[in-house]
Amino acid sequence: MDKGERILGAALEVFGRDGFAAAKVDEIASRAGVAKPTVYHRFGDKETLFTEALRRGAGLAHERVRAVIDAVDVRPADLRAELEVLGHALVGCVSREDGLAVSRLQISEQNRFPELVRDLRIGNRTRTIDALAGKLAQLAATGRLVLRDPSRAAQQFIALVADEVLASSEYGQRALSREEVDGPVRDGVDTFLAAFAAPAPPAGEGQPA
Amino acid sequence: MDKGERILGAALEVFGRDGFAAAKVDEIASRAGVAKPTVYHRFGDKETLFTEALRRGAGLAHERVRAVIDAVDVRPADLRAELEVLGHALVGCVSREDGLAVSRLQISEQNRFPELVRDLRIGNRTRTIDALAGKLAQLAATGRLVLRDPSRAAQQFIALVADEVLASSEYGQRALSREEVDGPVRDGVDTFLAAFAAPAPPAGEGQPA
DNA sequence: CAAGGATTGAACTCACGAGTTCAGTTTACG
DNA sequence: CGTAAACTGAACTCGTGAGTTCAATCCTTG
Repeated sequence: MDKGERILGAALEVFGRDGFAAAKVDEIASRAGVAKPTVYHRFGDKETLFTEALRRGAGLAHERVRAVIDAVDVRPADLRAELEVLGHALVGCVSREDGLAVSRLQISEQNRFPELVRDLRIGNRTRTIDALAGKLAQLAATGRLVLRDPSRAAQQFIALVADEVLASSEYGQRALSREEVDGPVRDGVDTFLAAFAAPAPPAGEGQPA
Repeated sequence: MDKGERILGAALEVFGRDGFAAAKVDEIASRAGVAKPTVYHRFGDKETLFTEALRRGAGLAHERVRAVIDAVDVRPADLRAELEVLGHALVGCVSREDGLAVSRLQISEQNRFPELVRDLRIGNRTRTIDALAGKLAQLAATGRLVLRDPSRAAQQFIALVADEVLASSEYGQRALSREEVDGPVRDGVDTFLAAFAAPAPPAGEGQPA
């Protein structure tokens, strides 16, 4: 209902698809179901509109990621399953259309909006990694993982789990089937655990290989 | 000396900095030290110029990466050192200004040039990973690594080594000092080896931790 | 050296899109 | 209710940049 939100949402879609320069304010207005002067009335000019749309998009994306990380159980019955769920959820956040738009724009418009992009990067990526590092550190504290540097491990977890999925989806061009996501995520978790899982303590079942 | 090459080089710089839509053919021409009609004489229009510039840039980048991978010694005296050298060299390829331009453009212009970007991705990324997978498989064959899926391992090696460097350089905005590259690369190799190194066979020195 | 193509600079056309204007209409709110 | 703000549609200005034109010049190659 709120027109401002609708405009920002439409702006993120159009900017995300076409980039700042090629995006047309007319299209944003009509997608938002609003007249062009309204857009200018609320946001002043195209650059401000871009800035606000990207800020909002990045904020929403960060909240989703944050919720996913906060939901990690640090005393899971099954560590591998817990990490796979986490991996899937993170990949889900990143491969949503709006999440991709935010990432794409941060990369493609960093020359036009260097301060904005730097803000978002330190405000979101850094905090995401810190949050995940905290969870991993807790898992290490209870002896499930062996970590020298939780931040580095957090960053590597994300790289392992998200990178191939992004690449094979052609950065969001192609929708992926269930298995095309499952395989890489499982393998990313495998590698992560092979590197960081604590050696099986008493007897029971350890890691596969 | 060849004007065509100079034009393509200038085009990659300018397109890489500004994106397709915002890049000005006039600037490309003047950077190449050439008159605007010459550009149109050789390449017809802006889209063709873009296509050829990106193809050429991706080709050169791929050749450099390829050379780095081909140079890997599959019977190294020191596996860790060999992989660190490889990691550094790969990061070097990826953080050159023109390499970054190629990556940025593949991401930002995939909606405008979907076929081109798909071509490059399967032509280069896939072949790069295959080449690296071959080397890793050889290392596995001689008992230095234990790999279930060499392709997956190759992709993960690249993700581990390159991801954080790219992120912390703000995708090429900021130049990195020697240590800012060394640390992440070493840690990436650490994790890779922790996951895939064969358990130390006889006695001698194994992996640190 | 002569012919043909490539190159140049400068001026040009033209489409397109940011941002504005305005007169009229809707909505919010005391 | 009544008034002020927000909103609308349509038409407008205006800068900018893709692509062209052309007459003059520069190679290149036989």
